[in-house]
Order: sequence, then C-alpha cells, then structure tokens
Amino acid sequence: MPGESPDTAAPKTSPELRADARRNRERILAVARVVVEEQGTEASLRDIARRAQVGLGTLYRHFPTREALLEALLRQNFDRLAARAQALGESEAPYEALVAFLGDLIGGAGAYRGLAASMMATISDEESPLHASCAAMRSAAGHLLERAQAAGRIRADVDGTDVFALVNALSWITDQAPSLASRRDHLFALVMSGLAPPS
Amino acid sequence: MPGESPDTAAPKTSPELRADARRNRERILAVARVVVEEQGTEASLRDIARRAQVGLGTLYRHFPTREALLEALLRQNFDRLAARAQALGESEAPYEALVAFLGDLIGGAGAYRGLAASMMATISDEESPLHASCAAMRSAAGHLLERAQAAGRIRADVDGTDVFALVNALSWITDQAPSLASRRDHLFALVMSGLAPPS
DNA sequence: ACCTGAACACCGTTCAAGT
DNA sequence: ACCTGAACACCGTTCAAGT
Repeated sequence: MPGESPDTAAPKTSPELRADARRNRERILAVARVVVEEQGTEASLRDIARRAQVGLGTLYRHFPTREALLEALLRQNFDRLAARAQALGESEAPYEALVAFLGDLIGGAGAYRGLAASMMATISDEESPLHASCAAMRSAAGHLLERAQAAGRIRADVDGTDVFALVNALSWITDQAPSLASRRDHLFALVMSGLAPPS
Repeated sequence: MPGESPDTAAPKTSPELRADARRNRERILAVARVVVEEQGTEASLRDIARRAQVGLGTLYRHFPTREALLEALLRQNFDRLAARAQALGESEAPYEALVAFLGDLIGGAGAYRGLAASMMATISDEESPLHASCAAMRSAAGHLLERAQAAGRIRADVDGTDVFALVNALSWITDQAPSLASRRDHLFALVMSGLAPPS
C-alpha cells in the first residue's frame, strides 16, 4: 500500500529529529556537561556553542533558555531522585527515609555550582522548565515528610517547601564558601534536629 | 613660619579629597544606594555612573571594585550592627542576646538582593573589602554564641562561622524565592531550636 | 527542517588624553 | 589630582540568509 513504510508504527517517543539535528543536540549536551561543571550554571552559552563546534543559533534552537539546557542536563538526576523517593516512600523507617532522601537532594544540588540557586528560583518562576522537576522534588519531600510527621519524628508546622528550601540553602553555603564543605553534614544534622518535635 | 597654615593640626580623618572629588564620591554613593536597591548587589556599575552623571572611570577611581562600593554602602549598617553586638554582649540574657543579634543580621543581609551571597563569598575571598567587616560580624556572633553556650543554651559543637552561614542562608532563601518571605521568621526559629543542646 | 553567524544592545575594566 | 569616554574583550538574544 502506498505511503506505508515498514516502521510506521515505531515508538515515536520524540518528534523525529533529523539526523544532523540529533547529533548536534547530543554534542551540545555533552559539552554543556563539561562547561557547566567548570563554570557553574551561569556558564557562557557562547562558550558551550563554540566548544561544541555549533552555531550559536543552533544551541538556542535546541534549548531556547538556559533553564531548558539545565533541565536536559539534569533529567537523569531528577529521574533517579524521583525513583529514590518512590522506593523510600515504602520504607519502614519514615524518619530515616526522609533523612536519606534529603541527603541525596543535597548531593544532587551540589553537582554544579549555582544549581541550588537555580532550583530555588523555580519556586517563584512557574515558566521555568525546571519548575516541574523541582515541584516534583518538593512534593516527594512532602510525602516523605508527612510520613515522618505521622511517626512523630518531625514537627507538624513544617511543609515540603520548608525542607526543600533549607536543604537547598545548605547546598548554597558550600557553593559560596567552599571552605565550609567539611561542615555540610554537620550543619545538615543540626537543621534536621531543629525539625524534631519539641520535647 | 613658612608652610604653617592655621589648621595644619586639624583632624585628617581621610586624606583630604579635592572638593569636586568629594562631591562626586557622594553622588556616586547616593545613586548606588538607589540602584542597588533596585537591581541588587550585581547592579550595573555603568548604570550607576550614568545616573550619577559621572564618567565611568571616576566611579572606578573612587571604588576600584564592586565590593569596595558595597562596603562603603554598608559601612553604616556594619557599624550599627557592631555597636548592637557590643551592647548585647553585656546583656544578662545570653541566649536572647544571641537571637536578637542574629535577627538583626538577617534583617541586614536582607537589605539588598544578593547581599547574603556577597557576604558569604567574603569568607573565601580574603582580599575583598567586605572581608574585614564580615569577619567582625562573625566574631561578634562568635562572642555572643560563646556566652549562650556557657549558659547551656547552645550546643558546644557550633562555631561563629556556622551560625553566620546558617543565618545568611536564611536570608538567601528569601532572596531566591520572595514568596517564602513569610516563612523566614519561622525557619529562623526552627534553625535556632536545632542549635539547642540535645536533651 | 535545520544551521549559521552577523547584528544589536548590553556588560566590566583599562587607560591615554584632557583640565 | 582628578575627570572623561573611547577602546577592548566579553556577554545574551534575535533573525535574515543560506542549505
């Protein structure tokens, strides 16, 4: 039959990028990972395009905003964290599960310099491509938090956004003053003990 | 006697700025206060010079770095905070004195958007003109902290830099997500309770 | 459909030339 | 002594022209 090719019913997960486009997208992402590692989330987009040997407009075509690029860069990390939250949500030790997840969140936000700031900014900026991912993290934290609260291990007057903010703030401290990196776990423990119900 | 003018022994607090220079310096500072209020600590220096009706080089002559300008802008605030710490250091309620000072510190760091970040960065950057002022704040916090620790109200494994970092981190949260401003006092209380000795 | 890079409007920083 | 603004080397963002 005319117009029917063998693989018409193939899984069209993404809207069929042309071969060269697909290659460029991957090159950009690979280079961006390196450059953001070096320069942080405020890295020069020009520099990324240059090093990827791609026109500046090409970078903008694939990633219309800096946040869009960051989102693609963090896609895997977010998915992994979401899966972790899911698994921990069925743990039998609600408080320990919460602490474990928040520890991972701190680690994740510490992946790139400036990332904690980028993530916090999404709370106010609903248009950011990172907004959805971060909202998911906040609600995952919220769920684990509720369980810990139900178990009487966390005060009732705290919500998911509070702990998300506090945890990001801890990552930010290390961002700004690398010399305080060694205090991070300690500060985390202090903040967590502040969330315990008044005895 | 030759070369002896009437006011030779006058108090030479600053090295005698020429009249026009002195005027420019004040104009720059006045304008900078407005612009930094608007745009935060990363405000455009060009914009400040422009609005102060001063050549760009003139701004650089008076304030060789952005931090130098910020330091001049915050001189009064720092002096006021230092005096407050001094007064509180003689208070009879060590814990309440510490809380009061940290509350002022949070308020101060919230004066301009980005200020918390600028202050935290001085920990690592010893060359910054803000370094001395912030170190003074940290040691003032350290002194009040020690008294509260001696009174058994704060755990022993916390130092002045820790509380300085935590307090700045709280200011930063509001910086990044203005919608969380209403939670600031609450989060401050939570963090403070985390600094209480384990019961 | 996609790529390219020039063009535009901004930066921070320096410094030769002026008064 | 001090002021000025052009010059330099960067940005982010857009878009007409190409394939």
